[in-house]
Amino acid sequence: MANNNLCSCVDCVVRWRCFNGLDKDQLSFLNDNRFEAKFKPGENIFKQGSPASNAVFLAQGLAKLYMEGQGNKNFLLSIAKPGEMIIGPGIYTNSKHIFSVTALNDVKACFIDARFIKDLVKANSNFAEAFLTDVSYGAQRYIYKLLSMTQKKMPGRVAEILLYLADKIFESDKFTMILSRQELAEMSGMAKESVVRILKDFADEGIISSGCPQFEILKKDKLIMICENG
Amino acid sequence: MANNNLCSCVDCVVRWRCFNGLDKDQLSFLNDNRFEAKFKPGENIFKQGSPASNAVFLAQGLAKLYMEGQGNKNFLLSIAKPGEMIIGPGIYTNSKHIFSVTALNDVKACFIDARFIKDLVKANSNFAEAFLTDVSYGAQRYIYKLLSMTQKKMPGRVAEILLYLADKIFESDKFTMILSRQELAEMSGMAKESVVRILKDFADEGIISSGCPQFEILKKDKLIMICENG
DNA sequence: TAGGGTGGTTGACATATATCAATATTGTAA
DNA sequence: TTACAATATTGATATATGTCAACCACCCTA
Repeated sequence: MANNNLCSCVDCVVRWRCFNGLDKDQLSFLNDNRFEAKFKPGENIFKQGSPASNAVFLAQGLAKLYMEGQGNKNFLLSIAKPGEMIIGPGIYTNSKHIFSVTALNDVKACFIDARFIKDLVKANSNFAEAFLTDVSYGAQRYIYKLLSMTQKKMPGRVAEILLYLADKIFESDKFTMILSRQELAEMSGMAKESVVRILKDFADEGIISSGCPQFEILKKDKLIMICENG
Repeated sequence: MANNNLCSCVDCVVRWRCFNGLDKDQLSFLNDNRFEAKFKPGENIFKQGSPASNAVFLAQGLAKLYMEGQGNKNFLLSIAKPGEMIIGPGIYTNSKHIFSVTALNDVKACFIDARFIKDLVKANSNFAEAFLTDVSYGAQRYIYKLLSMTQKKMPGRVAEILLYLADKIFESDKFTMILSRQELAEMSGMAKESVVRILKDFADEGIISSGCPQFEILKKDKLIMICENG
């Protein structure tokens, strides 16, 4: 199946690390069989409950992964950034997505048939190992998150999210806050009003400067302390 | 390395499902290289932070997997039962265990070199796929747990644990409660006193009978309702 | 420039849940 | 059996956090 995209998997600059071991033919095949799509902020990339028939590679932009609970209460699991392959555990369990994915800004994404991933796991042991490593890091993050959600108080949870954004997503202590207060609340399991109050406290203490939309962490050591024993 | 155990992996009756595809030679090799150990209730099988150099197969008994947080506050992740292979994500990340495992009753376990598992992933694609399925189910459980820990109130979380014990661990609505109130609290992220009160409420409403140590779920539909929209 | 919508902020108040302290129960070693 | 430790239970109280309601600030469109 041909596609008319400008770039190709063969020379993709943000290629998924697990694909680095593939040869040119395989990358070519991948390129011919991917579907590229663009999303505006707020648009759904895929929905919880829908068939997990595709993996989604994030080529450009940021997206949020979240579970939809009861009564419109969401829980934001993580943020995907360019170079990341979004594969729910569903492709190895019940073939359903267990979370939804929505674009946070302008997103370019490639849909890849889940069978391609599964075939690769069976055919290429290096890929299988790399993929398993990816999945293991994911599981580890969820386990840690469980601990902080159950044991940390609100300030610690908010601090954790700010550090996550700075260190893992933007790789800078100064960044544009792409999450609304509501989304920050959904990521820390609290009410949006509580997020506002704690952010204000942090700002009052000079730990952060929360200019809208420009965020900056001013006293990182203090934030780390709050995150660790808050 | 010889071992003097009565049974062998070749005819193990509780064999890990991922090992079912192995041939006799591989099972023989596995058998020669495993280390069998016995644990009394409360004894540590492995500790969080220690090197993840082994996987642990649970041949007999029950064990709890838990993370140790700050200030002696634990979070109980799950319960392992016979036939289960306990492999932390650490073997594919930083080679450290991220949770501790402790025997809940008399346990017989086999230690298997993590390299054996990793070699198998690379050499046997069916195994790789089966293992990945195992890991995916695990990740899925953690994600769901995140949702219930952040969105459910206490009664819902307690109900969830009771259903987990009945359906997944004992496969019977009547079972011996092997967890203390403290451990039930650590599994639901609440105080042990709150567990006691909610269990009492359930008993008062005739939903459960919590004879010590014999537990029984009397009104399962009601418990499911509390779990789902509590 | 007005107007309406969205998201952010603030304060007052309600409540779920933790904490503390006392007592009861159970199991266990002597 | 007694005595002791561990665990379970109960009640009183404190507190973290959610909820509700009002208000504000900004951006977009007309």
